[in-house]
Amino acid sequence: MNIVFKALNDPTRRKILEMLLARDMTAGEIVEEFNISGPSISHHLDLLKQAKLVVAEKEGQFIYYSLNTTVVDEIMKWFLQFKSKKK
Amino acid sequence: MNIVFKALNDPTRRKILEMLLARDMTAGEIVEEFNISGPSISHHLDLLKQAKLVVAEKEGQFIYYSLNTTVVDEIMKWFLQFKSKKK
DNA sequence: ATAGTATTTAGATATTTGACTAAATATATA
DNA sequence: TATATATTTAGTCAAATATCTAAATACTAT
Repeated sequence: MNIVFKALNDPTRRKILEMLLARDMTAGEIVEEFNISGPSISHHLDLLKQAKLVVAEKEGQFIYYSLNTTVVDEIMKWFLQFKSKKK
Repeated sequence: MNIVFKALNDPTRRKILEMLLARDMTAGEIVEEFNISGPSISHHLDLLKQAKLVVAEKEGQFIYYSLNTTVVDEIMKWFLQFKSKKK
């Protein structure tokens, strides 16, 4: 849980998740969308991977990143307890 | 948006939110639940307040903290875009 | 094998964060 | 008014974070 919130606590990483919503992308393609060095993006991707928010799959010399929405479902459950509060 | 994720990225602050789900509490009551100094909790409460996740109301010499669930609703919307992804 | 492309790992650095103690502010009560 | 209680503000410090450049790893193609 902790690591998921941590992964979400960065605009770059949230942007990456939104990009992956449209389509799977390679690390290089993701790098092109930002004015941030490759290694930094690689680090962000690693955090997202640790949080299991994305999945990496090697395809030849490329690594494709894609969303894993099941973790989002879990986070949603946490939020739902607040949603249901009526007053 | 940024500040909300930041506020949520800490176990102490998330615990505070869960506590406030049960009932409104004074800063002092909240402090008692943790092995953390008053000033540190005060700082956490300030962040939650900045994120508008909680509301503070002065009542005599006490300050009561309560949840503001409308911000949770907004965050939920952000998550929902991922939820709806079908594959 | 050599060179080129894709990506990560390592190491360095500046900024942010969470904790503390001490001091300040605000209210209640004797 | 003087004192006690509740809470925040200020200042400090260690740990965590985000960024960078340089080097390492892995695959592709000549």
